[in-house]
Amino acid sequence: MKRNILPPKFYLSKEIVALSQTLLGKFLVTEINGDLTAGMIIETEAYNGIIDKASHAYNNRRTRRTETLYCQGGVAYVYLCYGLHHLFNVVTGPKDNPQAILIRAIKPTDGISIMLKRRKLTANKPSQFTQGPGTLTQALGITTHFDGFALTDKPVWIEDRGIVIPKNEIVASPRVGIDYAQEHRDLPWRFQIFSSPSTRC
DNA sequence: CATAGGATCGCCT
DNA sequence: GGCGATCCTATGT
Repeated sequence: MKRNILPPKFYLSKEIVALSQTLLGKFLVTEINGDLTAGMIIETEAYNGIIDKASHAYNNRRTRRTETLYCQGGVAYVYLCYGLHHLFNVVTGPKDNPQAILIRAIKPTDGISIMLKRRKLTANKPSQFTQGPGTLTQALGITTHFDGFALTDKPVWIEDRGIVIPKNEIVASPRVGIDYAQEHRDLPWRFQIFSSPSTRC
């Protein structure tokens, strides 16, 4: 089966809110030492660059950590959160435009036994072990070493498997854990697939 | 150099 | 729902 890896131009749009919704239903894949693991993206958050108080690049802040955000879209931005969680973002837009999309949850599809092992779990709690930005990176083997990697080839890429999420199946809500972002705190820039296990009643 | 706090998680009560 | 883990980053002196 031929893989339909998203091309570099997919990531060049400045319409970060629309792009965050388009990523829902795409597949985040890693291949590390021959181990292929993947899951369908079911939750994202938009971080709108220099004008967004929740963004690491707010007010055009450029540091060694945030420099990756200023790359041309189509690379990974991975950073360590709370000293123990590796959070994976998709950098978007043209060079020097530091917008990014945080991947918050996936539905595991490929290499489930490998992902369970990485998560140090034995029983398969279906679809419940890659929810949350810190756990999905652990399952996929993504660490800060992936920071700056292109999303078009091994060891990490995003592919289209022909799934289209209708607009009316996308639910928007405020972003998580950014209470410090003042007037940008309540922007509805967190997107989930309504029918996914994480949002199902 | 010192310090506070963070785009979280899992275990405890 | 509360809290400890755990360490890098950004900021200030």
